Amino acid sequence: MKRPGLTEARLVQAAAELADESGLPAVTLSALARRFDVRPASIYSHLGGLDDLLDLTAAFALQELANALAEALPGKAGRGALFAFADAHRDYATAHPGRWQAAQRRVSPEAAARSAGGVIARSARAIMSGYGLTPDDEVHAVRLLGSAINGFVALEAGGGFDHSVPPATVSWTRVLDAIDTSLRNWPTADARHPDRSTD
Amino acid sequence: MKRPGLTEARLVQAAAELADESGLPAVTLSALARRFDVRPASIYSHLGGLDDLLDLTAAFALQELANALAEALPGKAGRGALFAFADAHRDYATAHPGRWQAAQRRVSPEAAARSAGGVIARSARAIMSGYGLTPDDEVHAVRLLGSAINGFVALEAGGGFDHSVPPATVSWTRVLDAIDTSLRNWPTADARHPDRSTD
DNA sequence: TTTACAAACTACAGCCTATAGGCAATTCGA
DNA sequence: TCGAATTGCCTATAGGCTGTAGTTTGTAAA
Repeated sequence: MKRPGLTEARLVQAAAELADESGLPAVTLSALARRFDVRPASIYSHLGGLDDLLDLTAAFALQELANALAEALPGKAGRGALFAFADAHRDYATAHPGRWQAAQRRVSPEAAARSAGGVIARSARAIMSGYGLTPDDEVHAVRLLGSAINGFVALEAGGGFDHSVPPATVSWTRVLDAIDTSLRNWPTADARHPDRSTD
Repeated sequence: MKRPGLTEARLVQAAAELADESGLPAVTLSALARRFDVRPASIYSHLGGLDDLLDLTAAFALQELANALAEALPGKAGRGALFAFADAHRDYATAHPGRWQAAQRRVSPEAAARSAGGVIARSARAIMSGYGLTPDDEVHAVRLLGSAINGFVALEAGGGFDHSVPPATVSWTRVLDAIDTSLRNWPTADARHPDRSTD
């Protein structure tokens, strides 16, 4: 009787593929066991359980995304870097919807620090440094960018843009342009709402 | 033997409360049955099943949010309306995290048209009309605002801002200010990247 | 009071996670 | 090289979930 040769890495890889093919909720230990032609209980020799698997899958996806950024960003700054950063995210979410969903998983602070999330955050911060903001404003700007990217991708994937024209891709560019504009004209804390006439 | 008196409305209300107390995944027909001291099968007399319950809960939450907007928006325009719209969303998500989660549920186009989602979208559109954009650009701007709000709220709820300073609330105001700025300086399609020096 | 509908019930099937304990394939030490 | 320890995968089982079928019982209308 042959051994199927389960390992944590192969299980996580298979979970990522399964998530992309059938959605994150389809990632179950039972489905994974079927894929390896093994009994569900066998998986517990390699993983702590379903939660553990999903944590590992999230970390795996974040690492892949960080790798994509490492390819896309070098040599770029300012608007070019902004677009490359955002496009890398959206492209990854489009190519790997299940992994993207997995990466949204809330994870413990320690796990977050260990994961590639920190690398990604630092990339975003580095992009902002090209816009001449104060350190505090860089944080806010990173959060603006992160919010817009995550929100846009989530709404697009959820079909939120399907019933209005134009298609989402057109808006994507315009949204990033708008963010670029706001970064170039960043409102300082003490000089907000330059025109109260529309309040 | 008394009848518990289940109705669709009471079940949806209870599901919303359960979601806020224990998270959306805790919303199960079994948990709901326990809450009404009834057998799980009894619920099928009033609902089509779990999917149906979650759809109804999403619609319920969207309606509550639309009501909050109807209270918050009248008499406001421009930056004031922008902040009121965004704050209503974030306040609702904070006060009712489970319902907010439920409202993120992907829903059929017909259900979306029937739900309060359309009302909310029209509110956003109306706010944009105060910024003097072209109709096309209004759509893009609505999508920017929606993405930023959804993304920020999701990241905040997921703890994404917990391990950097300053606290999320500070960034919230600055992010909205930045969006207001970009709406006042909206980049036209043919006059983008006015300063290529940072590309 | 009888009847009939509707709201609950019991019973069950199927899928999921997870634990306990057993057997066998591989690996390691002598 | 051979026996023993380890580890990978097994069976068995418990318990939670959704959903269906068929049955009883409350209640309101005839």
